Amino acid sequence: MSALSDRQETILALIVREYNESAEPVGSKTLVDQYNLNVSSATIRNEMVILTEEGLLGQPYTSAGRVPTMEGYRYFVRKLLGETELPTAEKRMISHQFHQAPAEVEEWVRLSASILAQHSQVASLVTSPRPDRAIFKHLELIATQGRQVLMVLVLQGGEVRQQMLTLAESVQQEQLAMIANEINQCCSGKMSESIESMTEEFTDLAQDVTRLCGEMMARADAFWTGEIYRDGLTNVLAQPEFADASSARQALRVLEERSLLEEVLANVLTPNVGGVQVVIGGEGGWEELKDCSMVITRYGAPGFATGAMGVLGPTRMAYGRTISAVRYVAGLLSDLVIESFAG
Amino acid sequence: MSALSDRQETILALIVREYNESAEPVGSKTLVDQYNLNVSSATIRNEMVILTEEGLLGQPYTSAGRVPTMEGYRYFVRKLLGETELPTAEKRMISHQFHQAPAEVEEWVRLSASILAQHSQVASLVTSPRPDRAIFKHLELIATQGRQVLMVLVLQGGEVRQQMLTLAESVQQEQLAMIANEINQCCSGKMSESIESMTEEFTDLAQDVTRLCGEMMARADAFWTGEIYRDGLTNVLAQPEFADASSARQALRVLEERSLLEEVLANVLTPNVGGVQVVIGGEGGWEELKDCSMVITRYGAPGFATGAMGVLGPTRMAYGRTISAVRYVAGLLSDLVIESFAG
DNA sequence: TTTTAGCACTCTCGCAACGAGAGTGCTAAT
DNA sequence: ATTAGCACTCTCGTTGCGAGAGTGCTAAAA
Repeated sequence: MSALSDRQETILALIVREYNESAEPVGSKTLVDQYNLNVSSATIRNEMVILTEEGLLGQPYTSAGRVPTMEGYRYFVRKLLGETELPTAEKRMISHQFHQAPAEVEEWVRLSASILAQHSQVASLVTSPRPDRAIFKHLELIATQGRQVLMVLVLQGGEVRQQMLTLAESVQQEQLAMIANEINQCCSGKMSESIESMTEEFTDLAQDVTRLCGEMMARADAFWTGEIYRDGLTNVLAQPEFADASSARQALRVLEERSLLEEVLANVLTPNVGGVQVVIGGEGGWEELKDCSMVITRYGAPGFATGAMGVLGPTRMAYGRTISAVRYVAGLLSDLVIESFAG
Repeated sequence: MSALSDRQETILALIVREYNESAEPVGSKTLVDQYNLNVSSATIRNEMVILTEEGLLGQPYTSAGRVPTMEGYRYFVRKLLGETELPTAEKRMISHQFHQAPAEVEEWVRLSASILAQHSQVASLVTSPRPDRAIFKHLELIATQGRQVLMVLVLQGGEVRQQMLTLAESVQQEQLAMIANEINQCCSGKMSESIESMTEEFTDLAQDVTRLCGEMMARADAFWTGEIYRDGLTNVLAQPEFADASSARQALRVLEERSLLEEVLANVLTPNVGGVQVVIGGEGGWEELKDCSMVITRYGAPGFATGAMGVLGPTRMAYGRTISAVRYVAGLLSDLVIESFAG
């Protein structure tokens, strides 16, 4: 691909901009009328031919207006989209919403999804932060009726796991407290393997409980049961490209099916470059996302707990606004997560 | 409304059945061809006129086939729909899925939504069980770095609430344990008011912590932050009545907007009759649900914790199958909830 | 060499006309 | 009470056509 002239880049940028607003193929005349370029429509047309040959523009049919292709969008996002910042007023509003929410991580995550959907006008998704490695912090054993015992395991970072446990015989609360205390002494700060290799040091009940702890932590490492919060699904239905149900289904299916979504997120976010990533038109062989784009990023406290957040919408998306919104919200949520893990 | 003859009821039932399968207006000839009635199409037509005058059938336009009206569906569901049971094979499959899931309430709830969506082929929703009244069970104070303390409050039924607490000065874990112990002695089994009226009995830090407990429990009573799990949203998009995006949006908006959904559920389920309720065509002034029906029910342990579950789909829905599916899943989930609250 | 005016050409979209088909309602005969 | 017969109504898919938008090309102008 040969280099584009300044004017060609300007035209590409303007077409992207105009198409984003009108959702209709944009013609040469519209362009010179709308933005007062001091050239004629014929000149624009000549440039358009070049851009079309380069594969950056396309047309729905012969002699209709031009539409950016996936490659066109990529060029636009990579080279032409300057670093945009969210307006201060908007930032303040978001930050305000955050700080008057209850001080609970899950609540913040849910709120993030809502805010993203609201400000980007597309569908948003935010996963709960997933601890990189479960670290033992505290164990509590609570007697209930009969031989049932409620086991509450608190992990580093405040995540809580609980499990019911049925004993062979009834045990008093005091004795349970002693056992828990003993285990707490030894296991604090440890990870699943070191706990599992430690069971022999205990006797009887304590041994069982410790093994169970290890298993719970191992499971926390392997299977992540955190929630995925979605919001703004109806936003994407409002977009004209999803007017017919079948294309809308494809997009919503990805958002709905947990396994599919996790796969996409994992694949995109494994090359652990920081910052916001833009995936245009389902790059990388995601057939379902053919005319969708994603703007996603990691957030959280690297090394402790991280999650993914982002939006999914039509390829025709306001990338500037959206990228800065995702970046800003990710920053805020990261701060809150770091606080609650470090504090 | 005068009483319907047996044959009229049969015809209504057949039209409902046929329309549910074909999604197209059903004519008199189709009816006699499909099901071998030993009368002519003219006779059917005469009966259809009656049913139309009674408001049970409608026609999209003059001289098209007949379609059940909302009233027609109501009549069908109330009087003509016998008690149907889920096939044993299906029951066994569902029960199997349940019992191999991890033993955690939230996981079961999520699974219920998934199963409902799968078996009813419409959108499902299940709320987490909400404790009728928060009852104190156990408090734990855990020292972390600096002056931060993690407060973990366990409520009757195993629900866990946590909050960070910043102290005026650093306190040792042993002392925290003593304070927690003291509070546990006094507060066990109490509700929020009695705990709040009890703060004077303590001194210093214990007083603060107790007050905070009371507040957390009061908040648990008033604002319910439990999750609402949804599934099968794409199922409803597959239905022809939601082929155009605007009608699909209306339906999905109700499912998406938490406040709206809670309002609907509350209104429908307040007349605390047991069993599965069927709301056809948004009865009761829900304009958004004009051509939707809901099949919903309460589940859980009445007096301890209950939640709502059900499905939302087009008015043209397989009520028989759906009702029995909802009833069966609600029963299973109730058992599990009761177990975890009673045990 | 670059830009522009002019023009023929192409393709969509909306509209009207039309015939086939499905289904009804009515009437008269069974 | 039921049914055959028939005229009538309405939708839906097709076809044809003109308006409109936009392009690509060519030849002239800068």
